[in-house]
Amino acid sequence: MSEERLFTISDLARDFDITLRTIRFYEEQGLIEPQREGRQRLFTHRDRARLKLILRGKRIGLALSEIREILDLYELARDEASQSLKLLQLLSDRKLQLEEQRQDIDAVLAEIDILESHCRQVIDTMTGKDATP
Amino acid sequence: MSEERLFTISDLARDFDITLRTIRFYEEQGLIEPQREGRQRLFTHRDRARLKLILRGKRIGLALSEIREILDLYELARDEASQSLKLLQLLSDRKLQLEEQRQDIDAVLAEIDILESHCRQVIDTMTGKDATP
DNA sequence: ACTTACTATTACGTTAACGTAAGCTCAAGT
DNA sequence: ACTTGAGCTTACGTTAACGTAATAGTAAGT
Repeated sequence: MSEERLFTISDLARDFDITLRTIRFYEEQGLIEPQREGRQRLFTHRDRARLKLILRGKRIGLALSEIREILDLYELARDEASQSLKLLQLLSDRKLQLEEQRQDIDAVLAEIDILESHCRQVIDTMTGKDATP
Repeated sequence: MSEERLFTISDLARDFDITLRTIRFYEEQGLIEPQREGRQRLFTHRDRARLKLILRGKRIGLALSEIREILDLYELARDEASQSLKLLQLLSDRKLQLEEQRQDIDAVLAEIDILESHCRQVIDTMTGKDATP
């Protein structure tokens, strides 16, 4: 059923627009664990998905150490549920943090809007918008 | 009218929960320019506001160099409007970026929700929720 | 006069997240 | 046989954003 197509390191580097070094570094840090065929790395769809999560995490400002925690949590959630309560706590912590970040972003966006309209006003005034019908 | 209350470096450090070193570093980088009384730094409300913006920028994952750009834009917007069109372009760029970031955050929040409900299910099953009325 | 509390400057140290260069392997094409 | 291309390891270099002394001035309290 699952043909399990495999990717080379360059495939992923191209797809996600990152360097080979970055991918190797992530492996070195234990964030991904590609198979080996001889010395060459081979990546599954699962590796690809993890890489995607890693990069998304980076974009919202998480450190690799934090991303590793989260990836571990995914694993944990897959395997057992013995520590699920602890996991829930961690998740809600993370949620709070993210919601704060979103508020920050919203605040910045609002300020940008204000700045923008200021600019427009100034430009309109200077180009004499209401003086030229 | 404006009594222009002044703040010491420790005031701001306490208020924003950062170190003295951090504040001095920001000055060193030209992000703030407190007055001096002798050697001692004295901060106005304006410095305070800038600091607040800096920290907010950091929280949403901007580099100090980018924050400086933005602060400069604020200045620019205050003074002249000659380059306002350029400014508008920069602002809309920044907006796009921020909106992407927000989408990332939303995606992560959604995933967390799913993980959470998975956890709850598992816990319910293990504690035999529907077996004990 | 002495200590305590802030503040300052100078300068080397640190951590994260890769960049970059050197040198080697191995399969494929010409 | 030779070169090109992709991949590998090892290892030193780099940048940002502060941390962490070490040392010193200075005003206020006792």
